[in-house]
Amino acid sequence: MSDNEYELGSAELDVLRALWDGGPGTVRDVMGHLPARRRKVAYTTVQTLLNRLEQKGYVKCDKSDIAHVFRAKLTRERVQRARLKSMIGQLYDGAVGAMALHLVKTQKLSREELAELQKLIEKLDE
Amino acid sequence: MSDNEYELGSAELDVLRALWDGGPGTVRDVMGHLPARRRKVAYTTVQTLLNRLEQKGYVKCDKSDIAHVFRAKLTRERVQRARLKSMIGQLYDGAVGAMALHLVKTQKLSREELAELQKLIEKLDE
DNA sequence: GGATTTCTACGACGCCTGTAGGAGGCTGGG
DNA sequence: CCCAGCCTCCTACAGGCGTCGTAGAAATCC
Repeated sequence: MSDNEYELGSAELDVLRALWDGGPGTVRDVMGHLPARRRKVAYTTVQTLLNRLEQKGYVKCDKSDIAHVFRAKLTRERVQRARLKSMIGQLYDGAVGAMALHLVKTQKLSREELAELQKLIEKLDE
Repeated sequence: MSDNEYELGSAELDVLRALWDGGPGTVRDVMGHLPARRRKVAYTTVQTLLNRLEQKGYVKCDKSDIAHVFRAKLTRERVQRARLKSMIGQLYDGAVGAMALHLVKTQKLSREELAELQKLIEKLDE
């Protein structure tokens, strides 16, 4: 069940992010919200990506206006969860704890982030 | 450095994992150490994957024997780190803390894992 | 020593993905 | 009324990846 992989290429993911960040919008809107670091791509490229995402069922498209309006169906949350899970399986032998430790150990967290994490753990610990 | 993406397909990653788990070995050895849940693949498929990994510089191949012996050059650690980082950038807007929180919140950790995490955080907090 | 197994080398194929070009339709400004 | 823009649709293409098949050499087994 829900070994659902949410297969997304990196360009597709960027487009989804544009929808998450900028809200529903037309092809042009989305193009405007693409991550800044991304190489400029053609209008039709974005269009193709949006259409493919629609075919996969990850975005919904309202065609009532001339310029179609796309909206993300798949939430960031879901992708995050799926990716985490898949990564845990692939790189940590399914050991969530190992990943958490590794994350905290190797990527630098600020003092505030650490504190917040700690608070969360305490809360979970009852 | 190490904006390096370590591009690996999922089959390639499985092969790498076999090398990590089973140590250096021949094509046949690797085939025997592939993750159990993976669909059976042909001998030559594994061979191809190993060769491609070698071309990418991720494994080293000792050809002095008839049956070549492959060994991972890229460590699990490095891949883990790179993937974490890339995921933080792509799905959490670069916010490590958000990812850590999310991880602890959505994937279930055992009491022991939580305790260990907590210990780590305390240690880091000085 | 011929048959069988085991390797490597090489080529192939189909699918997915990133990227884009061109054709053709509606629209608003002169 | 015609042109410049903007939009969608369709098509294409190259590179990566997963998956093998076959050919030919080397070792192994009666």
